[in-house]
Formats: sequence, structure tokens, C-alpha cells
Amino acid sequence: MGAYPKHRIIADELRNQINAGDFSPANKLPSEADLCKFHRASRTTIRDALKILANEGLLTGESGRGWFVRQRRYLIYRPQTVFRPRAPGLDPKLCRFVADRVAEGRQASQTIEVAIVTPPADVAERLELPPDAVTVVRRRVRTVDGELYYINDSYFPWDLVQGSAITLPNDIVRGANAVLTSLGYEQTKVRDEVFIRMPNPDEAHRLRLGPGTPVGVHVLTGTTVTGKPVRVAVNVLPGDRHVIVWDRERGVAGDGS
Amino acid sequence: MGAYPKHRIIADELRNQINAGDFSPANKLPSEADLCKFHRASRTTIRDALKILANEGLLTGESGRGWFVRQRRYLIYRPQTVFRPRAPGLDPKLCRFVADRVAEGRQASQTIEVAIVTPPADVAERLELPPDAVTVVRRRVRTVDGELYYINDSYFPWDLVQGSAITLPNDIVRGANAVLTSLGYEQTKVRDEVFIRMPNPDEAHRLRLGPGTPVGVHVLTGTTVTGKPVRVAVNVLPGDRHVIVWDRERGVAGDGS
DNA sequence: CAGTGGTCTAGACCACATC
DNA sequence: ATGTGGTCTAGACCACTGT
Repeated sequence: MGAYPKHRIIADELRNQINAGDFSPANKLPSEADLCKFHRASRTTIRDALKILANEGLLTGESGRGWFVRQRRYLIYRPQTVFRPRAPGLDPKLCRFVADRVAEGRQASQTIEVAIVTPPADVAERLELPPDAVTVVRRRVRTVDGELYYINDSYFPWDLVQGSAITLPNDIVRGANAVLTSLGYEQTKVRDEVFIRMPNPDEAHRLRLGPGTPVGVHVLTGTTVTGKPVRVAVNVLPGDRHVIVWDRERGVAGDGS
Repeated sequence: MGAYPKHRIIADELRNQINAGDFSPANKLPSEADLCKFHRASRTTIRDALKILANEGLLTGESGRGWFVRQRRYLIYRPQTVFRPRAPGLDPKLCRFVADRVAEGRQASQTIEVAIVTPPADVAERLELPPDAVTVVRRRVRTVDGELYYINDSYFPWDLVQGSAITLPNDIVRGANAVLTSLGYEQTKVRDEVFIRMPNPDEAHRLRLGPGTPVGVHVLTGTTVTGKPVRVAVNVLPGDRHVIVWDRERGVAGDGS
């Protein structure tokens, strides 16, 4: 084989065909057997090429059906809404997340599960807790228009929220932050961190992710005015379904020439 | 071959060993031949398992040497600096990006290449230009401490910046935004968008990315006070090297209970 | 040189989807 | 029943790394 391996050459060729729209509107590729004949290659080589494209997120193979070009539809994810007051028109019986989607003309739902756990090391560190400290975690999987949207796991130090509505597995209509405020721990500063990586098996399972789908992990750490951390939210967003958007104004620009 | 395929079982086992640190400090796995014997599997099956982990970003194979656990070191990327004035202590002869890294005690450099092109469709759309309009693009690849850091491609409408320093392939020490201001197009609003996906072959090549490394694409659109778009910057950040960080203050929280 | 991963082949059996 | 992708085997040759 030359300097450039055969399965890569085939992958490049197929990628160009995909980008040129050669397989639309059916979005279905020729069968592996046909590709073998056409490219004069063994099935392994053809499959190596297809796997490259699958791991780039361009294709998915469906057992017994064929290989298909993947679709992308982006939903907008706005970390900024954390510091925006609830819009007045929203249905007061719905939690913020669902109410916001309904206002956009979408359908939304979420599952909630509350547990008392010792948090992962990175969460404990952000909450400035010793490694064996206990937290309440509200684990949610959010769905928009019938499609899995993202995971939201919110951790609160147990001694702060003990006995409050945060520990109950229901929607908190007025918002967890209102509860924190009434407990004397108003969240006034926030740090947002976004990590980009491949999902671990647990995340892949919870969000039904195929290969080649990276995730953005938005970690929100909220602190009081004195700097005490009161809440860490870990949001896991499938990359093929989200754009993260911020809007900003004013000031002088200058991000490096 | 139960319901759960053999190569997945082996991949799970290896993943656990990696996370438990079984292969540190050398970070080297047993050879494929040894894994075949140990797991009583063919080389193909072992390699299928290793490829799963490679596509999760956990391993890299090095020809003739072996399989190694991948390292992660995150560098902080702050989109916010766009609206922050240049710190007074910085070396006035360096451009903002390099000067900021030097202030952090790091080494930094960048390559600059300027071209006049018709922009990609998504850039043209954000600049509100017809598809055949011409832009100036400043393409930079930025390096920190000798390691490739990210791609920054900044597009400006040709008729706005024609004849200015923006069209020259040098550092603009006072910053491109200062130039825009002096041309009468001060950038006062910014939209940040972050997409998460696998790199295309061009990006993978420019940033020397191995398989299983997703990228974050930070698209910054700057507009004047009247809403006229004057600049689109496309930043491609390898996920294994970056955290995107925002710090915010004040206001009432409430991102959905 | 021997050992390692990278590529490729030919052939087999299975589960699943479709008709 | 047929065709599809999913998995697995055994064996081969190559380029590269280390000694």
C-alpha cells in the first residue's frame, strides 16, 4: 500500500461525496458489498473507511438496514439565562426550563431523581468540600420535542439545603436559586466552564449517543457574595444537538490583534 | 458472542484499568500479542477494543512503540477578554494574545497568513454578505509553550478594511478592533457561539489532532452599535487542551429550578 | 535484528430488517 | 428467504522503533 492507506483514500472519497450531497435525499450509502466491488477492496477495508467517517460523526450504521448520513439540528443553549429574571409571560406552574421551551413553541419535559451522595472529586473541589462530604444531587434528563436534550446534575452541600424543597424529587417552580436565597445563601457570582470531550459510557447510555458524538460539559459553579460555593451544576450537552450562545455588549474589543 | 460483544467487554475492562491507573506511571499498555493471549481473542478483536478507547480519546497507538494512555492538560480560554481593556503592564510591542501568555509566565507565538477570499457560507451569513462577496481573512495558528493551541481565522468585509493594517500579514499590536474603530466601525456588540464536533481533515491536519479528539468551535461575531457585522472570528480549540471559562456576577439566578 | 503497531485479505457465523 | 450490517478468526506483509 502506498504512503496513504487505502481505507483513508476511500474515506476521503466518501466524505467528499457526502459533503457534495451525493447521497441525499435518501441519505443512504451503497451497501458494503457494493462498495467492495466499486473500490476493489475487501470488506474489512471498506468498513475501516466507514468507521473513520462514523467516528467523525458523519455516518451511522444501522444493523440490517445500511449506512446513513447523519442529520444535524442545533438547539440553542444559553448559559446566560442563569442571571436573567424569569420572563413575566411564562406559565407560573411550570419550572423555568420547561416554561422557556413552551414560550419558544416547543414541547419539553424532564425526569428528576434526587440522591444524597458523596460527589465526584471535581465537584467536591469546586464546592470546597472535603472528599468525604455529603451533597444532595438533583439529576435531570431533559427532553425537547421528544428528543433527549441534555443531562443536568446539580449538586448542593447537604448541610446547606437539608430539609428544603431542594431535597425533594419534584420541580421547584420558583427555582432552586430562590430557595438558596431564602436559606440565606444567595448565588451572586457564577463561573462557567466548558469542557469538550468524548462521552464516558454512562453519559453515552443516558443520552443514547452513537460513536463520533462528542459532548460539551458545562460546569456552572455558583457562589455567594462572600465567595462561598453553594451549587455546582454539571450539564452534559451532545455536540450534534447544541450550540452554546452568549450575547454581550459594550466595552472595547481586543482579543489579540 | 453474547448479547454484549467481546471487543466491548475487553474495552470496558481496559477502560477500568486505565481509570484505576493500572498502567501508570509508564502509561504503556501490554502489546497486542500479549492482550491476545490474556483475553484469548484474535488480534482483530483486541484492536477493535483498542480503537474504541482511542476514539474516546483515552489511548493513542504509536507505530513500532506501543499503545499509550493519553495525557490531558487544560489551558484556560477566555472569550471574555474581547471586551476587556489591555492590562497596563503588558509589553507594548507584543500583540494581545502573546502579551497575555507572557504575563502568565508562558511562551507563545503565532503564524499569520492573510488572504482575500470569498468566505465559507456560515461566515458570509453572519457578516450579512451575499455569497460571492469578498473578505479579508487573517489566519493564525497559535502556539503556547511549544504546543499547538488553537486556530483563529478572522474574517472582515473587504470594503470595510481595504487599505488598512488588517490586510497586512503582521501582528496588529494595538489590536484589530482599534483599527476598526479608527475606520468608523467600532465593535460594540458580540455574539459568541460554541459548536462541539469532530474536526474535519483540514483542522485535524493544522492542529495535528489524533482520533478521538473533538474540537470546540468558538464563533465570535462582532457588530457595530447599529448592528452592522464587522468581523467574524472562527476559533477552533482542541478539546484535550482547553477549558472555556466565563466569570459572571450579580443579578438573580434561575436556570430552571 | 526482533518486536511493535498499521494495513489488508478471505472467509465465516450471527442478529436484525425487509418483503 | 434474502440482504444488511456486526462480529470474529487466522494469516499475511509492511513500516517503524528499539537494541
